[in-house]
Amino acid sequence: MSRMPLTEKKATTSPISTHTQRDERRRKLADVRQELVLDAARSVFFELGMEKTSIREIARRAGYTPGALYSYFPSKEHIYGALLGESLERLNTQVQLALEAAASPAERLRAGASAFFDFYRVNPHDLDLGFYLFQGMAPRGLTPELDVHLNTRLRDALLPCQAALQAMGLDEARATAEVTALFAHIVGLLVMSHTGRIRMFGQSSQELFSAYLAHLLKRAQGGKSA
Amino acid sequence: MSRMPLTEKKATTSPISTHTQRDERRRKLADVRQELVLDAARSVFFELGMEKTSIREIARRAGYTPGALYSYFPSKEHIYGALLGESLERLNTQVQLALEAAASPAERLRAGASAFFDFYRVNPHDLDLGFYLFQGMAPRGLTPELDVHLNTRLRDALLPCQAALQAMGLDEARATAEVTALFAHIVGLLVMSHTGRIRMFGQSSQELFSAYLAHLLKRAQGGKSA
Amino acid sequence: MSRMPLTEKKATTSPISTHTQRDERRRKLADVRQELVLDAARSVFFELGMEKTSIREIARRAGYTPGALYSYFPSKEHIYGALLGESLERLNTQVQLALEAAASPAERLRAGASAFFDFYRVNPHDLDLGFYLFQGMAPRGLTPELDVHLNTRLRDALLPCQAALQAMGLDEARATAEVTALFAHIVGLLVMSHTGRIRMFGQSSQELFSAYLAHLLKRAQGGKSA
Amino acid sequence: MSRMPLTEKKATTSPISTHTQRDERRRKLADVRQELVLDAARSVFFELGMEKTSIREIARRAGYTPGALYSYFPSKEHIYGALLGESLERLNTQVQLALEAAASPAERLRAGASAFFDFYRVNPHDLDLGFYLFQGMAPRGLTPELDVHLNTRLRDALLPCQAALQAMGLDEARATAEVTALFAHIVGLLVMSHTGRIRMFGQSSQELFSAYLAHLLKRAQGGKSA
DNA sequence: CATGAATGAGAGTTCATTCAT
DNA sequence: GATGAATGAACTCTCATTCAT
Repeated sequence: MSRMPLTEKKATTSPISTHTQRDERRRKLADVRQELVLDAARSVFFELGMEKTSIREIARRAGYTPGALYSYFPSKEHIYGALLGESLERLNTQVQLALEAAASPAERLRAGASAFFDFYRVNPHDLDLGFYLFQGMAPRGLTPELDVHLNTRLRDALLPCQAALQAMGLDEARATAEVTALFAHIVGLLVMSHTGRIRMFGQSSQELFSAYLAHLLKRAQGGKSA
Repeated sequence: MSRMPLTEKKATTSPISTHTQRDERRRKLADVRQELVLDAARSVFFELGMEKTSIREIARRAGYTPGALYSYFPSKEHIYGALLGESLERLNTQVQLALEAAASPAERLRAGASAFFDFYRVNPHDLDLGFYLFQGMAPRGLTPELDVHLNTRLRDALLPCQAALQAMGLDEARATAEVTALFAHIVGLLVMSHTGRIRMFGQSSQELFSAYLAHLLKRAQGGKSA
Repeated sequence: MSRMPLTEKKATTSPISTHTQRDERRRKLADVRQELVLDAARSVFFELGMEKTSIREIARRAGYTPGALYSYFPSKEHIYGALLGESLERLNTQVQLALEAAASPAERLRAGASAFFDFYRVNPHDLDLGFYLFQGMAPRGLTPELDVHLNTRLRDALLPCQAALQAMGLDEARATAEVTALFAHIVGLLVMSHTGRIRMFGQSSQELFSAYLAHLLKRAQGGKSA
Repeated sequence: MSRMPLTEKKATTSPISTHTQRDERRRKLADVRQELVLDAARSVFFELGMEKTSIREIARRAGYTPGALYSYFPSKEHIYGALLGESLERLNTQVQLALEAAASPAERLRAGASAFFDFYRVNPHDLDLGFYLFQGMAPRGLTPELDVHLNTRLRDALLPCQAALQAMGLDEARATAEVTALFAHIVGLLVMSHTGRIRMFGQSSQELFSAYLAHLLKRAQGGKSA
């Protein structure tokens, strides 16, 4: 969501340079203010939930009037989009962090998958956010490019698992199938956990996740995916 | 939702019978009209999604004024509740039907699970409906009794699978864990399929489901659940 | 509100008489049922207050459907009218009762006024009822005859006081003025008491009433009203 | 309701001053528009009465859409509160004005009480407004602070009478009792007058008020309150 | 007499969004 | 860039009343 890192401003004082510097300053200010709006949006969203999140309330918390938000985002949907983008960045960071300490492919699989699962288990609101784009499970209206970007970042968070599976000897097709199934399983467990359905069965999502992961590892180590 | 089927009494012409017949006719008419409202609600819901479903639109499609709906349902929430109730009945019917042709426990497991999966795969709107109770994934306000009833009917649809697993030798705890994991997996696959995420991975939810089922059967036949 | 006492039914068996008897029975039944509706209305009104009193709720408590009430009363207003009529009958009864034990005119004045004051002090809902006809203090739509009847019954309740004042030597004009002022004072005290305004002054409506009555008696005994 | 009067600053042309001027202009415009809404509300209220006063109608007369009113007042109740607030200010102004020409305590008592009485006699709609807080004579839901404020302003209008009574020699308790009784009498007379009940007795509220005031003055000069 | 069904008008309130300033 | 004002459409729900049966 944040702008591309800018090349460091040189210490020139020519008119043009000055002009550039001012533009830069402006852009940075704009960024900061946009971030402020996003912070407010996140806080509203996480506290009150999707349904009760309103432009008015976001503006209030950001210290703006509702109209002002439209300088930063063209619609409510785009604010959600930006929020989701941020969320996916955090997810990827988390996953990358977990991978650092993992050496073997098996460890990387476990670490990556666990980080993914835990991210949403610990931050259920980020799951809500993820589900927002498809209201009632149906796709929503964002710009196609943004949609592609978001989907890509989601995939990115799962790529390390796929790589690990392939490193363990699965061919690409099998690895893709397993990683997709893993994702589905995680989503299912999270949804059920979040909606209290898992309690209904007297189960713990964490234990079920562990069990699934153990099966997966066994399959991968055995070299067979199906 | 529908009233108990009454044994037909036609051959009598005594005043009492006439009275009963009229009552019965009325009740039937009432049922028909309630069903009409429900049909309208379902069509709105399935076409426009939850968010855009309004009492006004339901009434319009049912050929009523908004106020009239309140003779049939005390609130919008209750309409959803009734819709979901219906949906769960259809689900259970489907599952029971599939079981009839299944002899061995393994066949019953496969048949029950497949019927469950297919029901929602073929009718994705019923999945939306199922998610209704937890808007933004958080529980919603129905009467507790109705909520319990709906949850029970959901469990009912999964009970045959649990029974089959136990018949195959798993103890109750293991069977419960496996059935819960199965449910989660199905939900995950369906959600991903419904939201197009599964296409993103170039996978087919049906194949992934088959694979999961195969693993599960192997585990169950091997007698180990975790 | 109740129908005029009917002349006792004679023990005749002629067709005509039979006819009359049946009519009478019907009328009585109708009366009973109307009373039932009125009871329900009173209970709703006294429990929920004017604003929350609805035809639906009255019907519910009377064991009827809303439409049925229109067999007994042509409108909601008329139900209130009937209720107010009843209330005024009770007021008059109370006043008459108090007068029985009073011998001298002074005693009669004190007894009548106190009974009037206490009736409304003890039953503040009857005061609400009295105020209903003039919503926001402006006249309401009942039939003129009913309005006249109700006003007359209200005056009736004050007539004993007027008579007592005249018996104490005041001429009619003075007596009327004093009784009107007495009525106004009572109404003022009751309204203030009922709305909590009298608490605001740290006063008790009963003591203030006693004081006013004492002044009035002194004036009347002194023979001068202004 | 209106903002504190600001001392005009015009002669300056510095940026800060300009800024202040613009703010001031805006605030004044806002005040004017709020007053416009209040005017509309008053006109609806006075013409149609409380029950038939709706946000829609107020908006219509003010030349706004219903939603716009919510920029000025957070709820219908608050509009009534503001209306009542205004009314009480007018009452106090009237009373203060009347006192200016009064020298002796007795004159002050007469002037204050008469001003109070006349204000509501001449503007019966303000009486309706005063009764609003207790619909069906029962207290209503405003913010407690506003409620306290309004009650205080009502008392303020009666304080001069109380002070006069004490200046005439009554101790505080007696003065309070007399002023409360006076208030009650006025309210009673006004209600009766407004509802046409006083006509029923062939009396004039003004004469009755004069008579009451005369009695009160005599009592106060005689130094006895009960 | 009573019902059950339905009407139609209306209530207060909320909301994303627009736009002149 | 930001404001304050306003829009206009939408929302769920309530009500007194009517009327065929």
